[in-house]
Amino acid sequence: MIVLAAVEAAPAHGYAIIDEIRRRSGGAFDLPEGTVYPVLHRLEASQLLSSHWEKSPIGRRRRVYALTKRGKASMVERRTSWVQFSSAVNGLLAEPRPCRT
Amino acid sequence: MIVLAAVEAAPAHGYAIIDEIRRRSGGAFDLPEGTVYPVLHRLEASQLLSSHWEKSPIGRRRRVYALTKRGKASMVERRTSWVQFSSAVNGLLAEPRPCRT
DNA sequence: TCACATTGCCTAGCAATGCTAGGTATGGAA
DNA sequence: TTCCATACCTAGCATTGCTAGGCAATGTGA
Repeated sequence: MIVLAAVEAAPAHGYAIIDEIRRRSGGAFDLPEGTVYPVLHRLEASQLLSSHWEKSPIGRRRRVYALTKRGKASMVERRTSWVQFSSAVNGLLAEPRPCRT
Repeated sequence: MIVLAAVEAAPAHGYAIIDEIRRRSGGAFDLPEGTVYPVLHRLEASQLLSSHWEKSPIGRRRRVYALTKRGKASMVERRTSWVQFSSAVNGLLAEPRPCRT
């Protein structure tokens, strides 16, 4: 979901995605390449992302990923799931009262 | 963390923990035994939980778990981590603006 | 009485996944 | 020419959630 979210605003390539995630999370998520690249491949295999090769302004090859229609739909679901999930966790964390109303 | 949180208020045995988690999360987390029992064993091995055998009022044997001192300390850390984590995720999800302030 | 549900515990083993630790290649700077 | 930064990749380990079983004791209904 995090990777999808990073690509959501604008298509990007792996390295830029890692930077974007780090930036947007205020440094909280500093994902290594060994995490992100396999995720990108899995998301493409699931047809949530599509990719094509580009040349950077200097001439380096880049694989640029974009959300597919299914990817956008998936993000809608995932946002909902995340809200439910985090609410549930907050509920669990916010109830440490053995006695005394 | 969820399991620790369920034991935090009062010591409990596996089955009760599962119920408590389901109840507190409003049904969002309905963890199967195959998830919870191994977790309890791992948490005890990490000395975050301690356990002892009890007899239920009817006479069935139960393993009752309680938070250790380290377990309580761990919960303090985990709450903090969770707040940071969920804030970071919210930050990531809340920024799908390519253009236009 | 005999079957079944319920409570209560356990584990083997699969599948998924995060990450470490390596590798390749190119362009620019020292 | 040597090194750093950019940019991609993967093998394989360790962890973990869960399915799918099993065991034992106690009700409960037919």
